[in-house]
Amino acid sequence: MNYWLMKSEPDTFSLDDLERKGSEPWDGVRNYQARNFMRDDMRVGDKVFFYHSNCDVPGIVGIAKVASKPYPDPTQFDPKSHYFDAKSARDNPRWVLVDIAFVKRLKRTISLAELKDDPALEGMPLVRKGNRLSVMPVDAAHWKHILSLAT
DNA sequence: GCCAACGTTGGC
DNA sequence: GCCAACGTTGGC
Repeated sequence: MNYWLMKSEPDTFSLDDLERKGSEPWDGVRNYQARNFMRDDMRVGDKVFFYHSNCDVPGIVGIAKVASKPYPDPTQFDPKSHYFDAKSARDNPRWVLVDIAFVKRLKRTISLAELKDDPALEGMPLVRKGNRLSVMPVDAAHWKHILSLAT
């Protein structure tokens, strides 16, 4: 079992949206490192921290899980999509995604400020300066610690 | 293969 | 809205 953190802007797609829909193809990832995590390392059933970025209180708001194997992101082939990639070929897709399913909401938001201040989370990619990854792994120890903050 | 220019992310 | 950080692109 691997643990992950995935960022979403709540104005675009929030935890509420995920709860309403049940599950969602995590489309639009256009960063190779993030793609590689989804393509190479994610397994169905892996747990995911759902993180709200670019909002009043950025932080972890809920838990989701990986609900599919990786498959090509259909938006890369759609010329009308914001995520269209003219350089990606159908027989050799550049971008893949997984489906993400709602699990639960945390009792409270664990804000980025709190995560940054917590010595137990030192070294976590999320709190490193300049980090921009939208999909990243979470250590099992960090996962447990963050869960304990939320109860 | 270097690196300047450019675009994007995302906190503040 | 600003801007630091950083990935990508493209000229050479």
